Amino acid sequence: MVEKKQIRKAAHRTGNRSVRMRNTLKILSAAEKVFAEKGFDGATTQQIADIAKLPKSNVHYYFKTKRDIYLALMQSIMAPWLESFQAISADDDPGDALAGYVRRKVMLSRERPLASRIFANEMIRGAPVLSDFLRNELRKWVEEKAQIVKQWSEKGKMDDVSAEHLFTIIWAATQTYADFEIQIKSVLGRQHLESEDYDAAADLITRMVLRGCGISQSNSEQAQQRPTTLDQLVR
Amino acid sequence: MVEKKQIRKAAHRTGNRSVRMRNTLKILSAAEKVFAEKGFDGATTQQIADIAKLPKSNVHYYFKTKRDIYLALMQSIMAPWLESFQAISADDDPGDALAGYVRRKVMLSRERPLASRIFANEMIRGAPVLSDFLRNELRKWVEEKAQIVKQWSEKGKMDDVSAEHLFTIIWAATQTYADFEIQIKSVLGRQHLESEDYDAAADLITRMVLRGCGISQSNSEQAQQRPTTLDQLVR
DNA sequence: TCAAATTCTGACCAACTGGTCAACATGCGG
DNA sequence: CCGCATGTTGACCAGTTGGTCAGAATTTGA
Repeated sequence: MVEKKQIRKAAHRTGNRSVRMRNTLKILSAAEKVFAEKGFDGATTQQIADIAKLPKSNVHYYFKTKRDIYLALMQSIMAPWLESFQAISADDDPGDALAGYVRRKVMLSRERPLASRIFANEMIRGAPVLSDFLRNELRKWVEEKAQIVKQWSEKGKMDDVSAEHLFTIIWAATQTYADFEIQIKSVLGRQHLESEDYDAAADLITRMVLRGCGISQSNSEQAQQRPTTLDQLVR
Repeated sequence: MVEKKQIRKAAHRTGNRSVRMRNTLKILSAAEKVFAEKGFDGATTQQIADIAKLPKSNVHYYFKTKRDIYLALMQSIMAPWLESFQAISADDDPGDALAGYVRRKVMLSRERPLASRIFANEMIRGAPVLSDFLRNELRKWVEEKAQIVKQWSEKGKMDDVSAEHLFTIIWAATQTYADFEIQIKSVLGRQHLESEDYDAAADLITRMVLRGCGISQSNSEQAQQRPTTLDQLVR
């Protein structure tokens, strides 16, 4: 039955993608830009509608309120964040695990800078929407990782550092390449940040993290490429 | 003559502080809170007026436009920033210089978190107001420090690291304790961040920076206390 | 004391805000 | 072809926005 329903729904689609889906993505993609630059209070539904190339009333047909757009967007933003969470298990080599995590976070800053900025705005505002996430999921995750760090340090694989502060610093150092991109471009004297810049960032952060934790330099180093923006999902 | 003018001006004051000065500070103090939480576009002059406990039209008597408030505020914010800039000369011991700089930046995040958040908002927006500052003063400062770092590394006092990325990471790691305070409080399971938290942060960041630069741990460690908010200037 | 400068403020304005709604268009299955 | 669900939209609304202004209150120096 569920299958039948899905088939019928599929029939409604144009080019294998329903109008609803396409417009929803258009709106979220536009909202991503506006919320990232203006923050929640500064963003206007009119501007979102303009960028999405839809009448404002059409935007309100898909999302009742501005807050609903923001909530939906926040969900789509947190998904990759939570993904990058998984990694780092007790069996891993701490050097490899941390180096990989740093590199993944830097690449996420490169691929989805707008998402990072919206998250930053949400934190600066005092996390009115994400406070539950912070107190539950995030805190639980850090507690788990703190235990792993403890195990690693007990085995003499690394120093006994505060996992809470360690990850705080890793997040700050990696996300700054999205949030403060303009400052970094100015300081580097560049018009755009290139692959080499992100690699240099990941390398230095990794070095600081590993040495700061008393871990001898890891040997596995490799860059990835996987661009994904909401824009590309809209086509 | 200049002296005479100053004396006459002083006579205008009430309690050794002119009405103009006092109200200007009241407005800037209120604006600091609103701009920090809402960003430039989200902030309203009405809310600033309410917090300052002045009629909106009185606010506009001192500052013609919202942008003027923002500009004046930005100037008062950048002053301590530029102060903490000085330090770090070629004669210094790199370990002491960097450790001191990190500690000063962390304390600044503690003492003026709102200022840090406004700066962060400005960067996220693409620095419409501070782009000149970034391209000129900031870049020049980093170039100078890059030369110092070079000298240090040539003398074998530290590794040859990119000063641009190094300071980018230091800024990110230290300012995150102001900008992302709520995230850090959630992760640490605290209601408020205490002295010990900022000390732990400064210690870990310092350790990561020094070891990341190949500098043996410094010996001079000391905490400071010097709270300064716009609020206190208003009385 | 008094005229001038400064400070204060309610009333007001055009533009815009988030959001509603009724009428209309479209595309589908049958 | 019809009837219905889905999608579209301009007109509209009350409240808010940044900002102006005329006139009143006050503080000033002499």
